[in-house]
Amino acid sequence: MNINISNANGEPIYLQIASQIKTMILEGKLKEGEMLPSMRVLATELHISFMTTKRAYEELERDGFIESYTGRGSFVKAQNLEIYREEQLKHIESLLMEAGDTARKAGISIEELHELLDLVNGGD
Amino acid sequence: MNINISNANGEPIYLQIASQIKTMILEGKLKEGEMLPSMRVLATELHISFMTTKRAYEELERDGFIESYTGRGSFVKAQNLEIYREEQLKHIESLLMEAGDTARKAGISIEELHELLDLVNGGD
DNA sequence: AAATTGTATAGCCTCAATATATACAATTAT
DNA sequence: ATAATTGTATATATTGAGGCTATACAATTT
Repeated sequence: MNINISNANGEPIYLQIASQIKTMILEGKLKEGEMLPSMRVLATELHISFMTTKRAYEELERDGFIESYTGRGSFVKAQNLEIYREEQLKHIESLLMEAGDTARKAGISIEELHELLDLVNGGD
Repeated sequence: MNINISNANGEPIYLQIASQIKTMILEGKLKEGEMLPSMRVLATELHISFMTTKRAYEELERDGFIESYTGRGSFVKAQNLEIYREEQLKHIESLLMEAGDTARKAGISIEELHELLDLVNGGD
């Protein structure tokens, strides 16, 4: 499986694995029902402890991307994009809420927030 | 000096002190040039190490609210509200940028972001 | 000169995060 | 059946950051 681990940056191994697999799933390179390499096989490939791959898979399972079954293996779940979207929306809401709180304390208006939002994200 | 320390919540003591003094300054209860209690005096009042009050004062100094001079004491700086506002703006910008990035990845439009911004901050 | 004030360096303690080892349970393959 | 393979559960370092403290030092005031 095509996974690159860089010990250079401080990002934990299990997160590097999880996010790369997550990307593959979201991009359709790993399809629904497809079996992932077993935790031990992947661990051997990457020369790490298989408990670390387990940690990565747990992360993916928690986020609804895969499902694991004792003795059988781990498989890509049917992707519920709606749920994914909802989760991202929640994250965005908390960011916007903090932005609003900060603005209120500093006497910055909601209108300015809207302008900033465009300014910061429009420049692409 | 009127400062309440609660060991109950997990907020560190030095931050509790810093934020309470920050509020007093922003509300005008502590005025420009006014001397703060010395680190040691405040520490004795609060029954903590004076290195913790120093930590709090350092925080305040870093944020431009006070200035300290060896042998003399610590004093409230002239409040440059413009600078304070700019700093808050930067913080807000980074929040909005992350919100934008997340939205892009999840296929959420900028328009929706604007709606969310109002929804989250309008409902008060 | 003594008292008071802030500064600097170093240490300790705790806690969470990361990665691991090892024993256990379920399924599959032979 | 039974061996091999797969995931699970529990316990154990290890590390690093955060928070608080102690103590020695420097500058100013009294």
